Amino acid sequence: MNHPEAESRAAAQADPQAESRALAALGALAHAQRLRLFRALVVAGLDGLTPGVLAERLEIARNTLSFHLKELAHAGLVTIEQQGRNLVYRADFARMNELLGYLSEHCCQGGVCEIGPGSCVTGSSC
Amino acid sequence: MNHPEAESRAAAQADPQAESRALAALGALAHAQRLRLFRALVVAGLDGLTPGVLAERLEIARNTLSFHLKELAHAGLVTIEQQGRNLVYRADFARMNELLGYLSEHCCQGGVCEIGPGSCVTGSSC
DNA sequence: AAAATGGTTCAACAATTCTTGTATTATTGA
DNA sequence: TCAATAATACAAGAATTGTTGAACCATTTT
Repeated sequence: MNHPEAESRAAAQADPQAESRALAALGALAHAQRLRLFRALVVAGLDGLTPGVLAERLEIARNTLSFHLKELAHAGLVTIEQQGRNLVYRADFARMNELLGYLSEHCCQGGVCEIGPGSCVTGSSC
Repeated sequence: MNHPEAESRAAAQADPQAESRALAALGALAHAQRLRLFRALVVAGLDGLTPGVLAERLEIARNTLSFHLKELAHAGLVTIEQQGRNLVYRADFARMNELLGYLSEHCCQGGVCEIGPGSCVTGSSC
């Protein structure tokens, strides 16, 4: 119990819902418009963006945009805050990092390190 | 040009097909059976696994399995080698790392670092 | 060569996801 | 209160994706 990194990894792996959260996030990002949407929100950072701005910038119909934002929100990848009559959407970086952590674990397990140094993006256990 | 990391990042970003490859990989992994399939191949490492073994272990019908393996192969996430009358499927770690790199970039851009240290899995530019 | 094994392909159907038009809710400002 | 703005909700059709049974091809064994 004296290795915090390994501990948090084990915890992540023990979480029985980690897989379904990863699946939801993967599914949410596996769509061209949603991936761009999410990227726009990541670039916007803590300021976030309103649906109106997003619809204009990405040239997506408002109801279609609303549908896709809901998908991202349902997957936990974005948060919503109401400001007057506007909604502000923001990327949820913690959830995104959880996804990266999940994928990294499964990337590094059992073989990638035999292929070559630096082949794993995290470099953590390689 | 004296910073190889930044260089490889810029190259990755300049690649006009990076997004479509990322989308294909995300779509391939955004399915419970395929994600488990891929995980099994990652754990199997360089030895790989045959469809027969995978079908038995994961309890998937052979034709269904074949369909999903084809999806993974089409996304570039697995490779196929023929050995006698068996096929050996292996996870393509390079492609998986490319996906992680793509996602990491978009995770770290423009704001995540303001949230807190260590919030980004790669820790690279944070 | 015939039978067995390992695996894929195809077609048809089922299920899910995406889009679009229309209607609705909530907030702001005159 | 009335009109305008911001955004979502719903329903129906279109499109895509997933599953299954049956047929097929290649390799090995007898």
